[in-house]
Amino acid sequence: MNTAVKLTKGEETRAHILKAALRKASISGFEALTIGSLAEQTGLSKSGLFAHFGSKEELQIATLDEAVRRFHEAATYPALSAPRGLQRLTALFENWLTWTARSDLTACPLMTASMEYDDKPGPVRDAMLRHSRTLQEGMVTAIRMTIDTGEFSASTDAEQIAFELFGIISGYYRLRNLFPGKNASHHAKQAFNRLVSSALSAQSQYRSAVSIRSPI
Amino acid sequence: MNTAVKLTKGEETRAHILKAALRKASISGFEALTIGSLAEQTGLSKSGLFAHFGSKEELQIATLDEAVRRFHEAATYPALSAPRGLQRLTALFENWLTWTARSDLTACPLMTASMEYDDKPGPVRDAMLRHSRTLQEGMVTAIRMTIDTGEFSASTDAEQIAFELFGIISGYYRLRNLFPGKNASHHAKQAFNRLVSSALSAQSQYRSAVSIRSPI
DNA sequence: ACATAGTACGAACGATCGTGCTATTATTTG
DNA sequence: CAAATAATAGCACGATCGTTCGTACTATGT
Repeated sequence: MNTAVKLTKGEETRAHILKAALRKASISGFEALTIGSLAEQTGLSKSGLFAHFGSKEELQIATLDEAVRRFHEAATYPALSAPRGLQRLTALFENWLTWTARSDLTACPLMTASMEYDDKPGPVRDAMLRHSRTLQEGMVTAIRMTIDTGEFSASTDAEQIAFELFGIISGYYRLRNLFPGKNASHHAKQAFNRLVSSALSAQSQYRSAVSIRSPI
Repeated sequence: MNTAVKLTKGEETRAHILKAALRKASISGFEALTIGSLAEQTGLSKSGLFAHFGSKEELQIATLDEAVRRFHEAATYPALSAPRGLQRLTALFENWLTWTARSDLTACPLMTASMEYDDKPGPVRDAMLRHSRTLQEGMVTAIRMTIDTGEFSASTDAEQIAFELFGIISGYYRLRNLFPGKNASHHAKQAFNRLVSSALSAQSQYRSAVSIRSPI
């Protein structure tokens, strides 16, 4: 499983730093990452930690990159083992809802970053935009595949479905963190099912009435 | 129109400060509000500005309160002049999408705050939660009314509709700020229409096929 | 073994943070 | 207009911010 690469000492501590940074960013946001508090938490000196990145911005970008790397590792790639089409799309959706918990995070970092830097120009925003675009395109691709398999009707607007998917997921994280009492994952799955149903082709609708019924 | 209350000098500058604070918070978030930069921008001294609030937290809360006050003024209250039911719900939705532009803001402050304080305890989070709860309840109420009028079917899950509405709106703001090229408002309206359609009662569906067709 | 590069530390920097105090100016009130 | 009160400025504080610099320790390759 682990690609067991021999890590040099520096890479090891860097990874250790990023782990702490990621947890912090997930709670307080990327703009709240400070060299001092991070140094204290990792047992390094400020200058020692600083040397790993060269600037605060680089630290923020590195943390964001690491977050996205983990996201793909935990959500995107595993979904690729599901067959193209609705099954893969469903896996992607489910993994997206649950990967933060498995990674010991409380919020989806890329979504946090999207809000923080939605209107604040700079290198961090550029990095966030790059990742967001990649994710968006991946999503659209997965939806197009579901059209190609004939599961979604040919008239389906992939961009529209992607838009609504992002909405459902951000709604999920909102409800989950603001009102733990309400069943966020239930609402998210309901919404997903409704969204999928509305896009199903005629023959798929028939088949789903017989066997799959509810994708989740 | 204006309730022409005589404002004391202090209240006047306080309002002036909050206006600047709100613009800043809309761009960079509430945690990025600093006494110094805000004082410079408003032409006050640090201590002079500080005296108006007594603490940074109070400034943040006051700014958040002001944001919500404006939101209700620009979106909620006007929607109340539409008749109960689908029309009012639609007005609420549309106003929500457009009020930030009219208020010269780039993002919905309450949503920004929801992300910033989703996991950071303290008085600001408490204030944000209070407002979020109010908004959520108002939304659910408007949906329940649409059930009561018979426009939505009796089996409609109001909480579920509210969940999806929040998702659509946050998806709208995301797309709008990250990818101005994509037609965010079109996607949002499409999603809204689809959501409404799926909840319409049988008789409402018939009527909408005849006259209203598309709520927006 | 020795030279070289990688890694981390400690001290210090100027700037800015939030927050007290005290004085001074504006504004409201009688 | 005078007295009372509100509003603002000035200044200083300790803390923390990101960053630089010189130095020491510690691996690594020869």
